[in-house]
Amino acid sequence: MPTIKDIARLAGVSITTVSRALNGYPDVSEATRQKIKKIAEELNYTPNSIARGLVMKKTNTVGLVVSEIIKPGVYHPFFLEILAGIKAALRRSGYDIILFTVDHESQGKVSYERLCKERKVDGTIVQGLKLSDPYIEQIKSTDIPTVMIDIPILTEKVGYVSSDNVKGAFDAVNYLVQLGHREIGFINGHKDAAVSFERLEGYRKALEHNGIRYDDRYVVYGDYTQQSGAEAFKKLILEVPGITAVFCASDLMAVGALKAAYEIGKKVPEDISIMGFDDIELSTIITPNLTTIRQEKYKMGYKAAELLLSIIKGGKPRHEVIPHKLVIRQSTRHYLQVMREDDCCTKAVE
Amino acid sequence: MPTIKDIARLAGVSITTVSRALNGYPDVSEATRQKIKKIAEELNYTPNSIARGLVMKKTNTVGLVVSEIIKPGVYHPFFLEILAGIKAALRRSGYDIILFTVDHESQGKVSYERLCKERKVDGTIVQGLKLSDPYIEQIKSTDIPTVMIDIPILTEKVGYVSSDNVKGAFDAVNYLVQLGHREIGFINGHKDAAVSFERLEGYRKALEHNGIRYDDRYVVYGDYTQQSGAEAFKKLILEVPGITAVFCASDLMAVGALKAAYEIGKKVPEDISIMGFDDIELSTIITPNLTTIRQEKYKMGYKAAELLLSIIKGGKPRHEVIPHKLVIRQSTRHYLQVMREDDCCTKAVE
DNA sequence: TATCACTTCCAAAACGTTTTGGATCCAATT
DNA sequence: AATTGGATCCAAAACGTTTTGGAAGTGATA
Repeated sequence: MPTIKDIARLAGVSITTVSRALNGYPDVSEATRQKIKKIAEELNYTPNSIARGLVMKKTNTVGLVVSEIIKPGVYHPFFLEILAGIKAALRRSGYDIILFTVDHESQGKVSYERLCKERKVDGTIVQGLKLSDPYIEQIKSTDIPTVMIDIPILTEKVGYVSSDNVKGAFDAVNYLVQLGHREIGFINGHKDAAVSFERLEGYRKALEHNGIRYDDRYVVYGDYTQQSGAEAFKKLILEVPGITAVFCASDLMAVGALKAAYEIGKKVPEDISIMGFDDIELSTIITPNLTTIRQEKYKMGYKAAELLLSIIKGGKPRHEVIPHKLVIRQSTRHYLQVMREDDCCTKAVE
Repeated sequence: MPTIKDIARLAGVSITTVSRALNGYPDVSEATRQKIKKIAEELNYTPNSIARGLVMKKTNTVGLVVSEIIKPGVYHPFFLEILAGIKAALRRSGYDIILFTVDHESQGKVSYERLCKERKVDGTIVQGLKLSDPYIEQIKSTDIPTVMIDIPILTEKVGYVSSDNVKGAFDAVNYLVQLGHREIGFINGHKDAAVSFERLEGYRKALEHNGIRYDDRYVVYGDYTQQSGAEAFKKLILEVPGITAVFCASDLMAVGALKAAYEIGKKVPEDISIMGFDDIELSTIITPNLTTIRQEKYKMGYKAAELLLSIIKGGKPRHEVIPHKLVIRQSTRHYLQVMREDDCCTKAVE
């Protein structure tokens, strides 16, 4: 491996000059610069980023700490999209990603600070932490440039990106109301995710906005997995048989609900409307296609990386909210109350 | 940030002693070792891996170069599982992953060597390259410890892991034959993947093994996406209307085929059997559940990382083959030739 | 007493960069 | 002739480790 020392020797100049020539400083004549560049080229010289990192105290590396996302058997349905966004934003600034995966247990063993400082990352993006994870508290008082995804922490050095979950849930439920539904169930996710609280709030607000009384019995909890969605649906339908629509806090749970509905003989959307949240790829593959609130995951990743870069440069952390979209597909439908009571009308309306 | 220099000062010893005490060398008395450890603890000292990497010429970092896996709109269906396996194998040896994403274009700009050497990774795992990618040739003559996934390259420093794709495809097609099918189509993937050739070979061998003549018209090509699977299926059914089963080189294409079948009014598995390859999560979500050849992706990642570690340590590269499994679900079914010709028998058999 | 072996320690070099604070030379200006 | 200013260059320090090749001290042995 050639070093600037080799180049210096070959070119008959000092290593200072090589360094400055290669890095475009003005105090080196064009002639020697060309000579040096040529030699570097011939030697197939690549600068040693480790050595550079040591003296500059900057590694051009950001950490990506992820939790609960890659573990055997449970794979996050849109982590890759976020990652793609992050990568895209990082590309031109020459940053690389170093991947840390943590779980609840490992967080007890090595602190957030230590994790980052040991590898000397310039900043980190944090994805998939639960509210009860030890890192949450540690991050609230860290001085490492950090951006959280979907977890609201805002300090001198940490910012976050998220969708407007309150508004997203509001839009979903409001849409169901517009379809004529008034008995609307809500399958929420676990209380270890900040978004669960926000989506619940959106659900409540939409009901209130439409003059529908909120009732605890209409909301039931899963853990964002398909399985849990199915179970929650069954529980909900037992508790409140009269519901005509259910809003789920994730597409995965909505798919579970969909399957549970079929199992107990309810057709979607004819008998009951089901809505999801996220818009994962599966939503367009499943039959019927899911009506859902689309989160722009790629953009979330992109904005997260941009924000991190700006914090690293000394910018002020902020909350970046990524716009969502209501996407209407096949799993929801008008609730025609009149028709129920008066079958003769059916044809006319159809 | 405290350094060993600080510790040395506080403990009244040399930095040599601090280094050796912390790294468990025997030539330091237990008393001073404890004193040093205590001070390190109090200062919340974390060793600087950059400085260490510089002198040791070893970064405890492996690169993960991925291509075509994370780009907007197309996400690899089981990259995360492989990643989880890699992570698991790397955990206890203290290696971290640095993520390189490349595409055909970027490969022209910076060579494989440069990519790795600039960041000073100790080795790399390579995933998702196409046969036509520039890196393929470069990797064949690299001296960087490398393990390929699904691409057969075996040199002094590079090994690979893969399923036995020939045998996998053989098992799939052979199973279809056992079900009574003899008119079996094959939706293969593009020729930019080594596995495509192997799976084709398996398909041919299974036919031959069962005394069925191979016919070019029965095989058609997609690009491993759902969309392409649907198109390929339609093309195939037009070309050879008589087929009773089709084997797809990926689950994603099988799902596409499934949908195309429904579109043209063919029921699966009643009218036609469809088999996939991979066993992605989607296979159990789709209706009917896909019969498929399961690849152990987690294990592939795990073994890849293990192999890489061994190559880094000076071990000899090898081809690690990961066992596959035939998993029978709902998309395949007996082909009852007799019944077609003599309807009265149906009931008896059912 | 001199030698030896063992334990415990350390000064200095090395890793490959960047950066600081000049030094040297030449031409132009006083 | 002396001074200034600009262009071009460089020696040395610094970054935080590990490692080499002893040195110093102690107790046992010859």
